[in-house]
Amino acid sequence: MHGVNQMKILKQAVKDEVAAALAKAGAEGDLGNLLGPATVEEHGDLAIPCHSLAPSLKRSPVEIAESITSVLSPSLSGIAEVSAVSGFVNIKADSAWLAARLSELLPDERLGVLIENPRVAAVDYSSPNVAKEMHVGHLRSTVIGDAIVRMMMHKGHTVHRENHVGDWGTPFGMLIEHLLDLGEDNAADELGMGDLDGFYKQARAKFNKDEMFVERSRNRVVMLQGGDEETLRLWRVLVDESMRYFNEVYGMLGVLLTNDDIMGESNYHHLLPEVVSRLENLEMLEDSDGAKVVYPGGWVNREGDPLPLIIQKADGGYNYATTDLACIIDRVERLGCNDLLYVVGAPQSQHFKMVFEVAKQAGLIDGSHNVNHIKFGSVLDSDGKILKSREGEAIKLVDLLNESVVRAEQAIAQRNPSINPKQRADIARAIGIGAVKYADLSTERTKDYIFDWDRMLSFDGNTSPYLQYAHARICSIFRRSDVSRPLRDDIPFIIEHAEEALLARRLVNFSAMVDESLHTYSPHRLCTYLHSVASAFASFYESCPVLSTGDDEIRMSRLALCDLTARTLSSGLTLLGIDCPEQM
RNA sequence: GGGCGCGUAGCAUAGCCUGGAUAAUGCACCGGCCUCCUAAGCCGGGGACCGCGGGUUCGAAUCCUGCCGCGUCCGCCA
Repeated sequence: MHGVNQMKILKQAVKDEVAAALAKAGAEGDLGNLLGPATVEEHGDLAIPCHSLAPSLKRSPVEIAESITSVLSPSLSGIAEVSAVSGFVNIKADSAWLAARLSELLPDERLGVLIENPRVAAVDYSSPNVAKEMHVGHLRSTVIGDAIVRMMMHKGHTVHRENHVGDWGTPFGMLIEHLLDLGEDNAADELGMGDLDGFYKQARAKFNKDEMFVERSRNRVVMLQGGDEETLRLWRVLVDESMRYFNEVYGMLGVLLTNDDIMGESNYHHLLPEVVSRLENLEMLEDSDGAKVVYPGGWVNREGDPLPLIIQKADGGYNYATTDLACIIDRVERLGCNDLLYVVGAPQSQHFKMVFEVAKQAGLIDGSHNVNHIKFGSVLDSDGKILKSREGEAIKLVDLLNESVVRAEQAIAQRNPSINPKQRADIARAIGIGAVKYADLSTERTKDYIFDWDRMLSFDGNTSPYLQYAHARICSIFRRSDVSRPLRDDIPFIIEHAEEALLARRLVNFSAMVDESLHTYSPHRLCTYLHSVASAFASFYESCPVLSTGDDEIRMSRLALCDLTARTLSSGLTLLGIDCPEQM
């Protein structure tokens, strides 16, 4: 399978010999990418297609492949088997080499994953709005962002989690006035109980029909921005109660975000005039009906006129582009970030492109900074529409998570009735939450994906329950064995059966797949890989008895394979932010 | 109108960056496998003109280009 079996370590191990064999065959020029993953797994792990060499060597691809094979085959003895098939040289790792790699992984807590040159990164994700409900849109940002953070940290980077909470702006006049109308204690109770939607809607409803209320709201915004102490205190009540609720959701989801990671819009308030003055000094600002704007160039509106980024409105207020630029200043100059990552929905693509362009033009960032909008698609229902509740409203994230846990619990009760209620609840949480997160992480993030309970909670296919089940089965084997984990470091691997070999070649790829998943900011690649491991394990499990094998050495070798498989699955799931119970 | 993205079996998705052999996986469908470590599983089978047309190439799902369809964004909301 292309993608999960790239065998980068094998490539590393054979590349010099391959280059020598190619040279001996007379091939010249840039041959660096000729050696690649085999596309047909039965043929081998790596392949050299020889067709492009035919013109210069004036021989047929079949002949070339055969002559390369005759040179390569002896020189790769003990590493891989080499064969020529219809113009391809196929290279297949042999059992001894695989066994040697597994022996290296067995004592390695990191399973081959290396520490990289450390970078400093800010990952901007989750970003709910104060006094507004969290919905499925926040789910993707939170879950994908968290997985990327975990992978980066595991690779040794310094990561600033930046929860860019919407805690500032004109709606807060209205929200504070509504807070006063309700009475502080009542309002705090309501917010604290998680009824954020109700609170916001009541405020919005009054704002839409009550002129006095509109007037009060406007005045309140002015007081808020002017730093009036009592207003700020009330504002803080809204923020604190909302955050208390958000933290509950984060706890439920099992993400890393805490109060320490909150960097709401209000935190950048002091930098907004700074943004304006810097752009002004660079003479980048232009006047547009009294507003200060910058034209990054390259974008036009409906009429074909250049599209500006609005930095300061005619009334003196600031826009979100200004805050985003202020963030860049803060993250680059205060935090010293090399990586600025924004896990935000794809619809904001143009906005970020424009902001990044302006930041570059203003010298806020340069070529040394990796600035990346990690965009993601929408969550759709089975009709291909944006997922909404029956009433046509955004679905509350908590409701969705609760339903998933309930569904998981029902499935467990049905299939494993003997398990005690406390354990069942814990396992249900791991499975239910894991299923939602995995469903989100396992599809290519830039595409929309269709939300489907039955599929994500299925124990078949590319789902977290399937991976968790494979892990639980292995734990069960160890419970029945007289061997305790961690295992001895020096257990020899015996790779004889095809199922053992397939599992081995998957396990050996773990670190390369983690790297690839991170470097493309694509958690789904790690998911696809983990599924291939679990699937290879399931085949192994069927055809290679572990505990009931007569031969002690084979038994230990298979236990070690089980151990590596379990550790690979649990490490991989941990990197994705998903729990991995020992029983199901 | 312009920008960006998407289009792969009945359904849902990988593969596209970095071109290679018979396009992979799961669901659904058909047929097998539990006196044996969790059958929540495994093995086998049928099912795809990779949206359509050009181009580049020895070779295109993959790169380029035109078209069609869908989504999304396009100046004072974030």
